[in-house]
Parts: sequence; structure tokens; C-alpha cells
Amino acid sequence: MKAIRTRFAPSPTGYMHIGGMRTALFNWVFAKHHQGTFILRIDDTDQARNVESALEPILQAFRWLGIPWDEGPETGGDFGPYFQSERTESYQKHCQTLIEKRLAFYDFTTPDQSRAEREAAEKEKRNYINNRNDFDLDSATIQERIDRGDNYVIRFLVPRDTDEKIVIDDAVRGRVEFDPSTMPDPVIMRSNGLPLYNFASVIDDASMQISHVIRAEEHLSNTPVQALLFDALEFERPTFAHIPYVAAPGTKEKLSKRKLEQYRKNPKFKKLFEHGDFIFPLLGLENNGGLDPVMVEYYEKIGYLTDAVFNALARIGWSLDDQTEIMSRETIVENFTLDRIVKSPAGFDPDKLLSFQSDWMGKVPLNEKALNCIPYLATAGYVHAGEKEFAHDYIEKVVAAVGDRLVVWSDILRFDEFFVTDDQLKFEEKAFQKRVVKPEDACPLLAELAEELTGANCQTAEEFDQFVHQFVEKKEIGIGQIIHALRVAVTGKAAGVGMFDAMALLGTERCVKRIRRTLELASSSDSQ
RNA sequence: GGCCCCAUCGUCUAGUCAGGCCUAGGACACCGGAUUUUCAGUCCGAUAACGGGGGUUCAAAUCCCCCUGGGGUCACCA
Repeated sequence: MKAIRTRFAPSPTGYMHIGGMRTALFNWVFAKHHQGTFILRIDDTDQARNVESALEPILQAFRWLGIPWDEGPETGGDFGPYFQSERTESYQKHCQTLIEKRLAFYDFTTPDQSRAEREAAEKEKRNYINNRNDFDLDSATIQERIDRGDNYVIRFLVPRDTDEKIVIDDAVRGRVEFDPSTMPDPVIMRSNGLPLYNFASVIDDASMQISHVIRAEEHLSNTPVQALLFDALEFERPTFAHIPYVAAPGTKEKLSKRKLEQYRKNPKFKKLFEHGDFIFPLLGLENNGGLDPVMVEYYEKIGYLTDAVFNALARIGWSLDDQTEIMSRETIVENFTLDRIVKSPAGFDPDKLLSFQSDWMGKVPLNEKALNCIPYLATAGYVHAGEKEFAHDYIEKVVAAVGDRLVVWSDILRFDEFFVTDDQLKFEEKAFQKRVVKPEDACPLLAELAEELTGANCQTAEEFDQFVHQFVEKKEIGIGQIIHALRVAVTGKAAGVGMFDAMALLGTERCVKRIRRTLELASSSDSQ
């Protein structure tokens, strides 16, 4: 059997699109399933300038997700170069071949003229086809006009005068037919000698011996052109597999960076945006660091697990069977086949991603969790380099108390009460009013509790538990009458980790300090 | 508008190719209950879908046709 070779060909845009990542992932998984090769090829025919800086975030996304490319930038390979900007010679050579075979021609029609013709066709609700006025120009005339500086373009000649349909046997969609008599002759080369996408893509796929072109459905419509080009160049056509594009949550519309403002209002996206808005400023990223949920980097920065994102992405438009949801990348590679790809567009569901994340986070051992939280705490300024040793031990205890509330790494920043000094602790205004100021007995009870706690010297959560229970028993009140006020006093918040875990983390002395500070604040807010 | 693709719970999907095992299965979300000092979690439970119409057949979510709806794409972008 022929060696399986797949590729992903991003253009250096400065970020990695989550939908593109899913396409790349399918390519990688498919290749690995067949012990094949996955290639990264850079589509930089258009913008030769800041390729390096615009490429880096893309490579980083691949590294982060754990999708290594066997051939491509940095790694090289036998079929390089892997930057299209370095392959122009090859495109020109093949273009020349087509011209000689009279399968391509110089076209001096101006862009304005072409546009006018296209618009006219549209206006008359007619299919647009380019004119072939310049097809019969003899070489002397062509040379003369080129020398004169006339702008031209090279078009591939579509075989329109045939009844034969172009048939694509798509691995996902089955047989798809196109009628060549309705297709315009595509431009394959500009006069500056640079190729257009459809042309460069075909030549590279052929020379890199790509066996399967797995790409998003939006490319289905330029597949006939490419198929024709493969034939004309006498290259063997690869197997095409057009996978559904990734849609915006709850819609069938392609997920797009241009519609971000609209997504902010999307209820499915709401939680995700809110989390980012909360977390990024704490990490010192102004304007959210230019990050948004369409970008892979967004999930990396927020602290998603790569296994979770990998799992979630694999499940968009693909399933293993009627049950299995949680899958390791090994399981996915082992079971991935093209025939189980769904045909209709699949909405990206942030809730589902989060649920995958919880599952995967549940498998992470405690010490590893703590280790991963440290960079977040450090960046936010809650932990300092010098105190790493102390910090790890303490952070591990906090993380243990936080338990399942830690879903993404950055969630640790929601528990700042364990990292700020007692006089810096912020109180949630609403909770403070409701639990401390408003209930008449809250402050006296807190005062008394603080008094008794001073001499108690509790250490463990159990001891705090016992202490508080004894206290309420003695006062003949329910625990509910004190616990809420106590929580707000000690943590500043209405909700959080287990009350006694929180107290044990802080220790008797700090709990007392915080309660006393609470009482001061309460009395001053009373008198206002 | 031309060309092309798609159509099962709110969402992601299984089932469609090889019609019966489907009074349509799973997961997420939502809702309810239990547990708990709060939040979360966990455990139980409930609601929820074959777009419509015609065929074919003993039998159709599954095959055929039409309609409707949704979407992609129509560059000297990729």
C-alpha cells in the first residue's frame, strides 16, 4: 500500500484558528493511524514579510497540543523547502509546461475589465465565465506586450468543450460532480511570477507526494479546478476528504474571527468570554492579550489541558461509536477512520469542551496540579520566586482544598484569599452586606468566636470543625447562623472551598485577624 | 443569483451504505431530587429529536422523488 502522507498548510496569520487546528488534528491523527507522515507546509505566497513572527504562534499551537509535524519548518525533510515562498521556481517550471501544452495562456485582460464582466454576469443572473480573447495571441505579440509593460496573468484552460463531468470521489462526501463548462479559467500565476493558491497547492501536494488531502468543506468548491490541474500536469490525484467546517456555537455558520463581537452575545460563549475577561487582566494582559476564543492560544493561556482540547476537537465531526466520549490521543489515533466523519457542519460547544476538561483534570495527580498552578500564581504576583519551596507545599494544600473547583489552571486565581495578606483581603460587597452587616447577631457572634478561637490553637480542618461545632452548641444556635458570616469574614467571599479547610489553610491567628478586621469594617459601614 | 454541500433531542452525536433488533441509544447543557455549612462536586431521576409531502415495501430514521430549510463558495486571498 502507498505510504500515507497528509499535510496542513497554514498561511502565517499570526494566530492559530481553532477550526484550523481541528483540521490539522484530523490530518495528523489519520497519518498516525496509518503509520504515515504528517507535513506542515507554510502557505506564504502572498506575504513574504513577517513570516517568522506570524508563524511562531501557529507552531506554538502545534507544540502545545502535542501535534508534532514530521516534515516542515524547523524539522525539514526530504521534500522541502516547506515554505511556498521558496518554491517559486517549481511553480514557474510547471506553469511553463502548461503554456507549452497550450493548457494555459497569457491573459492581458485588466482586473477592472474582469470585474466588470463578472458583475455584469451576476446582474443578469448568469454564470460568469472569463473571456478567452487572448488565448490565440501569438508568441511575438505576447512578448511585445510584456516588453511594453502590459499587465497580464496566466490562466489555466478549463476543458469546457466536453460533456464529461469532473468527478471527485471524496472520502467523506462520496461522489461529487462538477460541470467544467460552467467554470471560469482560473488564474494560476500573476505577472510578478508568484503563483495563486490553487496552483501552488496542487504542485506542492504532488511533489510532496501527499496521499490524502483532508481539509475543510469550504475547499470543496475549488477541488474541481485542482483535480483538473493534477490531470493536466499528469500528476496522480490524491484522495480528497472534505470534512465539515467548525461552526459557531449553536449555529451552522463557519466559526470566524470576524464575528467575534457577535459571539460575545452568544450565550454558549458567554462563560468562556467572562472567564477570559476575568483572568487575563490578572495575568497582566491588557486587552486580553489580543486573545479570543477563536484562537488556540486562548485555551492555552486560560489553562486548558491539551488532552481535553485534543479530545474535544477530535469529537467535533467525528465519533468512535455510540458511547465513547473520553478518549486519549492514543485511542483516537487507534480508532480514527475517515468513514466515521460526519458530513454536516458541527458547532463548537464551549460547554462540552469544559466538560471534557473537568474529566481530564480529574485524572491529574495533586502534586502535578500544584506545579501547574504556580506559573499562574507567580504571574499574578501571588507567589514570588524566592519562596518557591515554601510555596509548593502550601499551594498543594490549597489545591487539595479547592478540589474539583479547579477546572482550568487559571481557576486558581479565583482563590486569591489564600495568597493575599490579611489587610489586603477584599470583601465581596454584596456578600458582606448580606452575611455580616444585615444579620443582627452576626457581628456579636463573630466577635465571640474570634475571642474563643484565640486561645483554641486549632491546626487541622477537623479541629476547626470541632471547634466551631462546639461553639454553636454552646450558643444553642444552628451552624447556619454563623457559618456564612464566618466564611465572608475569613475569605471575603460568599462561596469557596470548604469552610474548615479554608480556616486550616490560614491558621488560627490569621482567621482571628481577618474576623477582627471584618468587625471593624462592619462597624464603620454601620455608622455611615 | 450560479455551482456545490448538508438535514436525528437546545448542542455534539449513534443508528442511514448492507430496511425489521429503534415504543430512536449515549454525552453536554437545562430542570428536579439526594448528599453538604455555602459554592462546586458526586449520585439518582426527568424533559427532549428522525424538517414536510409523496412513493417503493409485509415493514422506512434508514431506499427513491419533490419541496422546504440551513450552509459553503463564487478574487490577479488562502
